[in-house]
Order: sequence, then C-alpha cells, then structure tokens
Amino acid sequence: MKIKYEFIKKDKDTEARIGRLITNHGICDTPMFMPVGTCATVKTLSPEEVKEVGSGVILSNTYHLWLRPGADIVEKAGGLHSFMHYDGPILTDSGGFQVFSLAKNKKKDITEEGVHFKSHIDGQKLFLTPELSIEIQNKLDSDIAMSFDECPPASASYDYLKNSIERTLRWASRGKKAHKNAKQSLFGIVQGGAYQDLRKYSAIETVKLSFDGYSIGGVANDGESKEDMYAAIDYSIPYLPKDKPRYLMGVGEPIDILEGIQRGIDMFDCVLPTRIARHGNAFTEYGKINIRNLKYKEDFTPLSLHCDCYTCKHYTKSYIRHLIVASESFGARLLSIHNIRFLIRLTEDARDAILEDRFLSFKEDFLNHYMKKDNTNL
RNA sequence: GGAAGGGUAGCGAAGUGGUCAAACGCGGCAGACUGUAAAUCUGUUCCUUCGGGUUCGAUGGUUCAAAUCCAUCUCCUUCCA
Repeated sequence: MKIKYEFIKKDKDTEARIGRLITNHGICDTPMFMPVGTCATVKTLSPEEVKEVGSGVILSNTYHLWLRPGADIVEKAGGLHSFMHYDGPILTDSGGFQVFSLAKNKKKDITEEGVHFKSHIDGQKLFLTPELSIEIQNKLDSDIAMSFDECPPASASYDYLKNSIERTLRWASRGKKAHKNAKQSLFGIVQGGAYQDLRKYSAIETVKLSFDGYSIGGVANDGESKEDMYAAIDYSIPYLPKDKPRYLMGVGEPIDILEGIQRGIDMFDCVLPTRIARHGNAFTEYGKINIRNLKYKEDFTPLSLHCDCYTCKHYTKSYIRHLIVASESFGARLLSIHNIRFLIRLTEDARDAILEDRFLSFKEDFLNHYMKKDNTNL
C-alpha cells in the first residue's frame, strides 16, 4: 500500500495545517520532524531510542547505502527495515544531494542521462541516473522514495535554474517509469531557487506527473538565505495539492521549522540535531548552547528544565559537558537524544497550537525565548 | 667520585648568532554546522591602556645583534665506580 495523507485541520490565520501520514509501518502526525540516518543508522542512537523520542519517519540515503553495503545486501537482508531493525516508516533520499556535491566539473559531469562523479570512499568513477536511483530505492524497500533531482547551488543563475528544473522534470518522469515497488511511495521535488515563476512552473509540472507527495528542494544546499528559503516555500505551496504531504528537504533549525509549518509544510528532515550534538551543541528553549563552555562546568541542572527526554530526566549539563570534553561517545548520544526530542516536541507543540488556532502566538512565544536566549520564566 | 646528555610558552617538542614572541602536537578558551565526504572544521591561547613591554633554568660576559657563543652556578636523566 502507498502512503496516504489525511488532512485534519488548517490554522485560522496561516497556512499551517495538521494531518496524518498513514504508512505501512505506522501512522505519523504532521507536521513532523524526521531524524536523518544516512548510513542506515541515526548516528549514535539505537532504533529503540529513535522511537522513544517520538520519531515518525526516519531518513536513509540511496547513495551511501549503494556504496556501502550495497543495495543487493540490503535486499538480501529483507529490506532496510529488517536490515537495520527499524519497524517505523523510512524515507530514502535519492542520492541527488550527495552526487551533486561530489561531481567536480558540474558542466561536464551533469548530463541529460545522469551524473558522473567519484566515490567519496575510494575515488572510484561512478554514474548515477534517475532510473538507477529508483532501482536502488526499490531494493532498499523504504516506505517513501525520492525522485532523483538536480540540486543547483544558491549561486545558480536564472537561466541555469530554468534548464535545471526542466531536466529535473524529465528525470522525475523517468524515475516514475522506472519505479517498480508497488508498496513504496514516490515523491516529486520542486526546484527553482528563489524565483517565483520557476517555483510555480516546477510545482505545476511536477504535480502533473502525479506523485504520492511533494518536496521543496534547493533551500538548504549551500548558502541559501533564510529569505530565499521562505520565498521558495511561498512560491511553491499554492500549486501543491492539499491532499498530499509536503516535505521541505533538509531543514531543521527551529526557526525555519516554524516558518515552514506556518507556510503549510508537513515534513522536515535535518542532520542538524545529530550533527551539532556530536559537536557539543544542544537546542534549548533559550537558544542553542555549546555544552563545552566553561560556564557549564558546575551547572548541575538539566539542559532544559521542561524537557521530557531521557537525557534531561537523568543528566546534568556538568556531566554532559564532562563527556563531550572527554570525547566520550555517550555524550554525543545524550545530546542527540535531546536535540531530536527537542525538534519533535517543537512540532508536537505546533500541532497543538494549530488545533487550537493559535499558531502565530505560539511561534511568537517560542521565538521570544529562543532568539533572545532568554531563560527567564521557563 | 667519574663520564655523558639535558633544562624552550599550561604540557610535550622544534629551533643552535639577526627574517624568534619562538614551528608543530596536545591541553585550554571560543565559534561554525540546515535532503551527513562532518564524533568535523575555523579562530584563539606570555602581558598590554594595542604605543609597546617582558621571555627560552639562574647570574655574569662576548657581540651592532643571543633561546642560540663563553664562564660560573643550579637542577634533572642515564651510565661507570
């Protein structure tokens, strides 16, 4: 069975909406945040911990699993769920993002047929096409596969983007034809930079191809401004069907999640919570903090007094600081648990607010504390 | 008692007449990170009122110029008796 999106309610003042995503591996409330597990693991967490923080869908990656361990291995293991012991829904990214950052000579390497690039592991010359990306994802047997799209940089010119979205549309169409896994859903991706007419065209033409859900891409690749990101959403959303999920790719800063939700986004994914955790940073209601800072050396309070995560229930800043400073991997795990839970709780609170038609005041309250790094009254 | 080697910034360790406030590593202190080539990368780390000031075990000397050469002292390590 393909996924199904059930619309529940729209906020009275904004485009924010709540709904449900029904998958073969569970039902997820939207808007939702999806942790990233590129190499078939959400770095440092067990699948049980991933579930415990309230994750609905998790991401994995076509390019990385294709190289290691190989799509055939995952297929022999019985698919990605069985291989990694995760029975919740999984979305696989197409590999487009990786391939475009690895293609050295954009002009020469990105062709109509596909993309030439070198493996980041051993430099081996590889060639990925829309058909191959889908074929790999079919074997991985994720719940949701992504179309293979071009991810142009923020600096790309209008003319470049115009040609690029045309090609991405042709690739989307080819990928759809190659898609053979009847249980797996397939999403299309809207591109077009921060140009209104390009986003509109890309959205309308992608929807014509009829996918199970739609993504907005090219907003968190390299150097896009927040204004461009929000504009890209605003220019795309009006042309996406109301009865399909909308996924903003690669976005995970709390402020951007809220801006996305306000504009009608249902799904977010981002490496940020797990990556900054490994680098010693934590999201809190009063802004992002660096736990290595000297001021936390004797701080025997939790990261956040009101957080319900495992980390905040049992550990102090002082202890977590010690672990991070000592390069103990448990520190990265505790911070990852907290950071993912923080973003998921943000979406949970946003859902409650939408249900009660108070999304804007909820967002304002949150940002008041978060942006001002204000921990009073918390 | 004899022989040899050595004492350089918080630690380890380069440097052996001028381009040395002194490489590099660690440690310390900060910062960055948005579809994970990231448990990574960047900055900073003697004092300073940013003009400069004071350093390379200590003291004295040679020299236009010393962490670098000489003398004495002192401490450490190893080996021999």
